[in-house]
Amino acid sequence: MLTERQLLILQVIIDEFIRYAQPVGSRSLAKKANISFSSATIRNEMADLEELGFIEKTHTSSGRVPSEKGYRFYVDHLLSPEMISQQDLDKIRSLFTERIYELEKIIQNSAKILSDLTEYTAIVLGPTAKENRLKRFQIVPLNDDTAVAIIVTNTGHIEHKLFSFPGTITRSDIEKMVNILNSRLKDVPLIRLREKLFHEVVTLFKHHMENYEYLLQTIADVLNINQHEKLYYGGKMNMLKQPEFRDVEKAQEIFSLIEDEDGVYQLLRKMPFGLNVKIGSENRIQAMEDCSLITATYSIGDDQVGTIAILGPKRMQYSRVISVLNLLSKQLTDSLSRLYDS
Amino acid sequence: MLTERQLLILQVIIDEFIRYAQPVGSRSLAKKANISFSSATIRNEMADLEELGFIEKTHTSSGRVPSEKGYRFYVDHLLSPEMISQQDLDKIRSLFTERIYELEKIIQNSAKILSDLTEYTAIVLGPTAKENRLKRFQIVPLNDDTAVAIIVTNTGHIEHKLFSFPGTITRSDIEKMVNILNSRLKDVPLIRLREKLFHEVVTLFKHHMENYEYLLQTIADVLNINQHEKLYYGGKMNMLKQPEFRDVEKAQEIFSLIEDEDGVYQLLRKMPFGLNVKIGSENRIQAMEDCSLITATYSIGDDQVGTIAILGPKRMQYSRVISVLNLLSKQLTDSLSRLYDS
DNA sequence: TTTAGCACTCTTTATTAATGAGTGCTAAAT
DNA sequence: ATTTAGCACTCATTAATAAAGAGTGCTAAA
Repeated sequence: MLTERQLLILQVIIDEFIRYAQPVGSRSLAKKANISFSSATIRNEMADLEELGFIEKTHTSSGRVPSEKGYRFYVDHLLSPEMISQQDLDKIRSLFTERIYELEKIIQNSAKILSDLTEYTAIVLGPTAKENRLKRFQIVPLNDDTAVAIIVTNTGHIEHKLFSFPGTITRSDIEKMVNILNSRLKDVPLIRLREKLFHEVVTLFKHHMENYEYLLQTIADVLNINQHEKLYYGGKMNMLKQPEFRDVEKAQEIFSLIEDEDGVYQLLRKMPFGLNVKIGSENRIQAMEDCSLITATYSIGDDQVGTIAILGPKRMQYSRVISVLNLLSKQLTDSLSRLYDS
Repeated sequence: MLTERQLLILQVIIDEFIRYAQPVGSRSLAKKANISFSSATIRNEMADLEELGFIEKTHTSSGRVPSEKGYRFYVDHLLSPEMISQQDLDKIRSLFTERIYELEKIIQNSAKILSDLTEYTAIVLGPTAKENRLKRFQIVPLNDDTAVAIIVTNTGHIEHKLFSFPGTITRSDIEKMVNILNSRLKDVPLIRLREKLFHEVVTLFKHHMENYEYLLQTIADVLNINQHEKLYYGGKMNMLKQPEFRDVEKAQEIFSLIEDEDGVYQLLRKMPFGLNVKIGSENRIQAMEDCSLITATYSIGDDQVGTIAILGPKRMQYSRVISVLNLLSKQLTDSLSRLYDS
């Protein structure tokens, strides 16, 4: 168990290091206003804290730097929630005050604002609905052999795909097909579309149409798209502002991680509900060992859940980032539920 | 006028510098297979070439580096078109062999392939149609007060926007409106939609509907989107591979240029038809003085024109990049015209 | 005209020395 | 029993100096 004084010293060391990215020495600590004992005392305490694994030295006679365990303790026990300035609050509110009715735009802007506010990289995962349903299926012929298929979900999400078809298929064939599809597939959850298509709808096709095989396959392709929700990034380049990434090699490493959308998607998807902080190697990814990832979830109604996240150096302003993410996730949940929950 | 020997020396200096990014000295030149005179002779010639402004020294006793004028001369007079390997050809062909019918996907993949092939940053501007026309206007109600409006163009391009409407407007109002819009606006060029809407359609609305003002405004909003065509990037991070951008400051500068989509759009749009090379300060942009931009245009049929571009260091493999851009722009023009020209 | 030879320049790299921030330990002070 | 002053010691950083090497320009011989 740590004494009050040790807690204080640990906290100040981490605060200072987060701020200045320099190892913290006993002398500079002793000068701080809220510390009233000598540098020698601090040295003794620091030796203890080091023995306990909360801080480290970069070389034998250097100041101390937080260890991963130190950051973890700091995040779990020492964090005082940071007040968010009126200015920043306004920025967040601006997301909702303009009458943007496009969910996608709001989500995208969230990433932008998040990165502006924190100076780190923001990643936002659009809302994944457990139960997204088909609202409408539509085909618009463009000319004699190509058409565009459109699906609209109950959340107003749209997917489309161009396809071509053999001349043997007429416009009335297509119309018939669209009618069948809409009558049978309306309000069916997207995940079930495929099975429904191949079990129920296919028999109707057989009855009412010739040459249905080709179209069936195309439809299956179109319905197959909406695999997973989009990722939005903000401030990708902010990483370069951090002194830990002044080295281009390091920067490239982290960028190739960020650019790997599939990987990032997997990473975010498995984050638990609510707020979560993963520090350095807790992320279990080599390239992220010098990074921390903080995530928060937002939801739209009871069904859709999305994630907002900040990726930054381990030496991150945890307090501020956590406050901002908490606030924004709540605001998103409130406002989006009001706008889109149907 | 330069002598044969001077031409040879200039060419080899630039080739070497492009390859190794190191100032080129007389001794190393003399060792090259195709050079049969001594280093002293080369030194004399280099002094002349420097006086003429084609090459420069980085300090009094350094080897020579091409000047901007040197690169310009090289591009205009010394370039031998590079053979493209079968492997690279296959990569480019792969764009069209898979049956991807989505124009957007093909364009996007072009950027990816272009950056893979060159190891620079690729920027592709989607096809801008002088004469994109409306094919279909559609509204899908999601619930009692929100709906999504969809427009489909003759090129299969889709735009959509969510909007909400007051409860006083019924579904049959909306249906009526959609019918009017489709009958009046079908095949109208996108640019004329607004004027047509406010002159012709508005009178019909007045006759057939009450409370049309609100919807009219919304429709106008929806039709207003498709401002300009999208940009696609490939290999943004390739810049970091170049030794000239090992300095993080420089890298940030160039990245903030790349990320400014509006700026890039303006830049690409004003490029002339066909192939174009802009070297360093020829771009007339401070942040690009160490970069070269090579652009080529592709077209779909007679109407739509787009641009593919490579951004790299001034020390760029001009020969290769020009060959690749020429080839891909031709392939895009051929294949896309075949697929989409209607 | 071309080239060998040489003095000279400037960068790069290694070596050494000086400075200073910081530590750990001991012994005195509280 | 704590706390603190004092001091020897460590290591990174900075500056100064030297040595090596790549390259140039010029002169004079081929």
